[in-house]
Amino acid sequence: MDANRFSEDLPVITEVAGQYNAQDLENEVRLLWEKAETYRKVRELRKGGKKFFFVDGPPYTTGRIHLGTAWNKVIKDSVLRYKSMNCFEVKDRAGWDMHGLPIEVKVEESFGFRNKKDIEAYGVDKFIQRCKEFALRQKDDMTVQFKILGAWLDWDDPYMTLKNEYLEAAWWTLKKAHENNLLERGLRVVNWCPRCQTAIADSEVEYWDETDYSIYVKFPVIGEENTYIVIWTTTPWTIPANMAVAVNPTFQYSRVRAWKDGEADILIMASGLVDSVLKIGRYQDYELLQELSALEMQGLTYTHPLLDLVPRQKEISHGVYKADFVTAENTGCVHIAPGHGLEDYQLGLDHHLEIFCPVGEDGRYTAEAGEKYQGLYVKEADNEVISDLDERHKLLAQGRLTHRYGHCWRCKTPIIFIATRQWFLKISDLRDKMLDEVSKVTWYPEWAGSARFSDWIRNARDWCISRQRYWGIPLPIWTCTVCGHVDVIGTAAELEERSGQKLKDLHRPDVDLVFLDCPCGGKMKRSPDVFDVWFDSAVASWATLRYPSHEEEFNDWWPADFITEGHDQTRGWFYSQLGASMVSFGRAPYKSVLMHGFTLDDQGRKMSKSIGNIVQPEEVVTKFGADILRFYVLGANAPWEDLHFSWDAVENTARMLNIFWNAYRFALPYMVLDKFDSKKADLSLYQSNLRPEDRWILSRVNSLAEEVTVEMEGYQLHRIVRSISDFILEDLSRWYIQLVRPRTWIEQDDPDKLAAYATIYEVLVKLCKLMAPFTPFIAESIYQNLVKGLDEAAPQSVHMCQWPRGEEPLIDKRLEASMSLVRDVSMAASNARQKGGRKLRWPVSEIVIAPSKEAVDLGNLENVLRGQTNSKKITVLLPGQKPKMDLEMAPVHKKIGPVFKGEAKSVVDALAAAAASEVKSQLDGCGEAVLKHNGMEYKITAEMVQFKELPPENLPAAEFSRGFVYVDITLTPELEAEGYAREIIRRIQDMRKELDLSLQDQIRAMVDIESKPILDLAMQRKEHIAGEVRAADLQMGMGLELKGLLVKDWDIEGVCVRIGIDRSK
RNA sequence: GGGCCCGUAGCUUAGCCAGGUUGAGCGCACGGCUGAUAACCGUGAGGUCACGCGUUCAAAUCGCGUCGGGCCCA
Repeated sequence: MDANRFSEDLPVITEVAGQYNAQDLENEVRLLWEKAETYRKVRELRKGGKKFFFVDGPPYTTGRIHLGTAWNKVIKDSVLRYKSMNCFEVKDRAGWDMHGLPIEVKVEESFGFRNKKDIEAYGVDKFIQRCKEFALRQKDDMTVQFKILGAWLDWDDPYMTLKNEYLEAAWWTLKKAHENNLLERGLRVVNWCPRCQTAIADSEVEYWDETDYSIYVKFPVIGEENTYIVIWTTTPWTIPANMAVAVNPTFQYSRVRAWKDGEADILIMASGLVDSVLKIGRYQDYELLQELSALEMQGLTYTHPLLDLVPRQKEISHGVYKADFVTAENTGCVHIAPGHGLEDYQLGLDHHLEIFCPVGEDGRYTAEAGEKYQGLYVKEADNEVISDLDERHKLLAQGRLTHRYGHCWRCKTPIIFIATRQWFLKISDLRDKMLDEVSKVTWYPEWAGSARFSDWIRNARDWCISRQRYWGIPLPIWTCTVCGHVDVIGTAAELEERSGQKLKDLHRPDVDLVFLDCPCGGKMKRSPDVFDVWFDSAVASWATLRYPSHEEEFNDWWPADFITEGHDQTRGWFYSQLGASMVSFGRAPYKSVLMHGFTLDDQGRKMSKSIGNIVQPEEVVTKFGADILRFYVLGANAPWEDLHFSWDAVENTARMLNIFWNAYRFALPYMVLDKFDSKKADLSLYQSNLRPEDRWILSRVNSLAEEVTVEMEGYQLHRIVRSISDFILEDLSRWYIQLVRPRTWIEQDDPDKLAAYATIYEVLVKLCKLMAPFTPFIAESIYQNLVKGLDEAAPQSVHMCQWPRGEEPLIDKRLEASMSLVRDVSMAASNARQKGGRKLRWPVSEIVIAPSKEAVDLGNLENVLRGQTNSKKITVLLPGQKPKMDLEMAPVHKKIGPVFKGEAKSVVDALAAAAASEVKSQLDGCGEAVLKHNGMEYKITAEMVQFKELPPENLPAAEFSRGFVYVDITLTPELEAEGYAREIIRRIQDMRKELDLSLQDQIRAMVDIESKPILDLAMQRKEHIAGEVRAADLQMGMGLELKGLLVKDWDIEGVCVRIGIDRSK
């Protein structure tokens, strides 16, 4: 980096080559960080500082990060870098979620397995080994991808859910739940995947349309001949498990006699649905026998329609119950099978019905379903059940129906509901306490907690934590085979102590072979289940601290200061962590949560393979660079809103950072020439040489620091990006650099120039510190050159610097306001120039500022304004004053006609000939004016003439925020001379550039001007031209014979000017 | 069907919590600048602030409803 450094006493900064090339720059910085072990040193530097405990929500090890995970890590990294610069010791272990069905299914697929039997046959130990290898490999792949983004987390020592220490954290937590009486084994209806043969979480159910049967069934009412309650269902296979019928307490029901083909049935159903049901059942006619209230309905009992096939049904009495969930659809009577439905189950519990579930874990009927059905797979039993009902004249109608049906999200098998014995955490007991805890957490945005999350918790159900699978944390629950006593083991050590067996790996199947002694003398066997994978990450906040084995760390750090994840984690990680923490510690495991959005495509649609609109983060990095991706995702919108990814917007971000780069690059060549060193960089030496614009940009950068700090404290990341971008574009690039440019051309060590350098230096250094958390690469690169280049003793990395707060004494809001006024006026002036057709290169004699109401105070920025508007004089009028206007006068015929009659025409002519200003002053004076025309005199009054004020031709105007700006574009020979001189200078500079001359190269130049008057004008400024273009020798004339390295013809204001230049020896 | 969020120029968005003339960038058209130059600046065209109703002297902003999108749930 410092190859061409000057070998003077003090080190100086280096010129950087060419354009902003993010790829090269980032590669260099990555290399630097690696070689210098920067990450480790930064973290070490803050040891002992105030603690900031961040917990990484562990991504699932899918092998590929996507835009959403990239955004997520960029937010995390930015926050951590910011906190670190603010001297916090941050806890930043990366995390990986590595267990669970997704990986099992992938491994199963790779071997072509179809069900659990295949796994058992292959060997559970080997299968688990494959899953582990798979997860570890995916983790490594993803780590590389995250590192490219510049995410500084602890990648060398991440927490992994498959490690023994992590398994122990889950075990310990369950033990706490057990101690707190919150662990329960119970029969519950769960979503069940018959292929994976496990319970699956609600969140693991994927819905799409499926065509099923739609059948109407007649349940025979006891004690009434040929009378039936009519129910409807889309799952005929659940009929064998029917235990009851539900009716809505607010509905009216009807008993009707209905005829079909000469035979009559008596049917009972909701009154409003009789017509449609009978039509579907192809009944030809009916009569109403009786209206029944819901209460009367509840008096009915019925026999099961397949009594002869399902023997158990003979022992069960079937009744009618009220339930609010019954809707006025189909028949208004709902088939209840407590073993096969959530609401059914609840209703069954309420009325002490048996939870009858004659379906096994493999989705096949058990012996309880009767001989006929035993062994039949339920989704294939629908036909059988229907024809059995039909044979028994219990089928009223059958049809097909397309509706949303749930599927296992991994293997896509349609799920079924069955009642199984599972382990539960009694979360519903904790609802109120959870709500209380949620209100203590600081949420960004506020409604993420108060509305969204609280709402979710109010509906919290008990958490089914057991899964009948392999690749997961084994449930540490041992049950006595003799007395049923239950013990929960909290650690590996405890297990060893109790069993005498030491396990190298706590996963299945080894742990399955550990038996404990029960106090009753019996053998205790482990429950064969593993944890729901959501439970894994739920314990992350203490597992990441290696609790329970490292208690001290836990005491020092827990609970987390900050977590951030997408809004889907409301029901996910925000919730699971809270649940696990409540059962074990009785409080929330985090103090503040930033909820961020999802990444959608530019039309706001989900990114999906089928639409083909997926954008990979690495694609953006390759095309633009990590800093650009980072700055884009941080600034695209508010963090909690969904990000509509737009390539255009990314390109825009790239342009902005390119301008930043150019701004940085701008002063370097001059500084290098002038051997800018640490002494010259010391701003305090130039206090008396600072120009107002220097003080202004210093004030601005300090205001910016203050803004960014305030916004960062509230995680208003998008506003930070906006503030920084605005500063770079508006203040630094478009304004300050334009102002400072002439000063960099001053030769020798002029304090005015050095003050400008020191100012730019100060601003850039502060700015790159402010950007370091967000665009860490470019910030580091600039820092290395500007700061490390001058001062070996400076911190090794920008990320080791202290966060720059706005320095109060340097902030001058009045100056900032004045400058913004000057910019405003300057913009209006260039607008007016454009109207008057006067290019900026041509000086103007005067600019007049005419405020409408409030007086305008330029402070001490008049020079700035004069320079930027290229004018000789600035005049500020009092409010309401205007420069002298051209008056235009128009006759009011309606008033002149009646008074002057036949002479009216002459009066109008007289007006046209008169000077408007003269007429006006007469009217203003005495209310009358005398017009003399063709020897006649006319006396007119004010109402006979209308005046309009117009800016004179040479004084075009434009509006600015507080009034009007006028530009006097009248040319004088002096102004013209200057204009032509600048035209010529510009051309010669252009040619120097074309020859790729360096700044200090001297030239010889010849200028041949074909017009004598213009040549004369230019000659007046010959010395000036020569100086500006560094010409040791300048010839100007007519008919010169041009020679040199480069000769060009130019057209300046329609005049041919030929220029030849040559390098001077 | 329910909860939460979002809907502002052709595109991406700021402003909304705390009501007072909708502000930018991209793109388009025209002009300008020129030793940061494969950059930059100005001007112009382009808006029923999704729609409807209400509160208010005043609504993009507050309330209610409708439509569309997202996440979550049923």
